Amino acid sequence: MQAEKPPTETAAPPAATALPQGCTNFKLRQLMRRVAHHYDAEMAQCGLKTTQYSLLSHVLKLGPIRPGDLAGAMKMDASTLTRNLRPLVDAGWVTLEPGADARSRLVHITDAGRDKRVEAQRRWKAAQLALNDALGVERVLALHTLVDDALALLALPAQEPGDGE
Amino acid sequence: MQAEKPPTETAAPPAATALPQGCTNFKLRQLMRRVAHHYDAEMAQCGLKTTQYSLLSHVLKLGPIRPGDLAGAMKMDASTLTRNLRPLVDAGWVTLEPGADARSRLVHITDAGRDKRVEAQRRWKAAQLALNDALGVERVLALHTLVDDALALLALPAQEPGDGE
DNA sequence: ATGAATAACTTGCATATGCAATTATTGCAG
DNA sequence: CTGCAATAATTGCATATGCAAGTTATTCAT
Repeated sequence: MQAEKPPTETAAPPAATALPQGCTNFKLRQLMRRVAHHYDAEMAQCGLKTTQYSLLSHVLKLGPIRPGDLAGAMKMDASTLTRNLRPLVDAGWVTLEPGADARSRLVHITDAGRDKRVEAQRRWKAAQLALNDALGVERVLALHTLVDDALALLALPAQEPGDGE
Repeated sequence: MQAEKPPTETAAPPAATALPQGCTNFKLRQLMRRVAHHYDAEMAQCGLKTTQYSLLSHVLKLGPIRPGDLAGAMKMDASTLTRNLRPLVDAGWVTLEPGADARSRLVHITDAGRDKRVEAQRRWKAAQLALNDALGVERVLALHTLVDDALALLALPAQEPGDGE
């Protein structure tokens, strides 16, 4: 990418740790697009985007849960979550029930949502296995480890540590 | 996180490769959001999103270039590129000039765009160094390598191999 | 008890993303 | 020369994303 300058200056520290080249953000974005495309191609066959599958799965796993808590668990903005729920609500896979407070709510998964999730999980599994195959399992494992570590190190200050993904 | 199982069962495979847990797409998405936030916090001080900085940088580097080729180089959809250019054009950092063909165009960077890019590059550099620091240089290097390898392995079938990023 | 701070969502605004369909222009075959 | 396929960019549609501001509802201090 950037032109390699012949090392006229700085006579090469022997085992110098090379500095990262290029922009981590840009690289990640590129990979994100590719990977999303990979999963979405599979998930599309059951009418779900991969993001929606993740959301539906989290609603299933975390049971009736307040939107804010769900957003926290998924490490996304509450407003994003509100909006991402919309298509799922419209499709009848989740509902927004009144919560303990009059200001809060509880996200519930419906029976149709459970069914859909079972179907979608098959697709997801296929996509994941295909990815493992395309990249190699060790690479995927290494990537997961790196991502998890990075997420831990980049934890926002106000983040609760207690929630196990 | 994963519990160390004493090897009561499966005594045989010495270095049994554990299967990846969780969804690669979801993990990447989470990290993307965090990393984007990290860069954007720095970049915001010069009125650019990190995505816009990447785009501006590519326009600078790839000179006057057709939108479609630029999209290809950045591995994004042409329609996305068209729209992402809009804010940069509005800000006067790039222009869309008529191309060889009456149907194609050429994206040019302006002097103001060059100036902005210089300023933004300082911010980017600071953000990148801060990230290197937060994650550790080796981790960032490992991540870059993994991402690059993954991108190569996930290359879309219709992709030209000849373009060295 | 009442007004201020707080909490929990939601909405407005702007951008990012991609697929499908459109528009405009070429190029080619007949 | 006409018509149709191919090319290049854009627009329509839907979703994803987050910040700031707005809306209720609750809590808390005086």
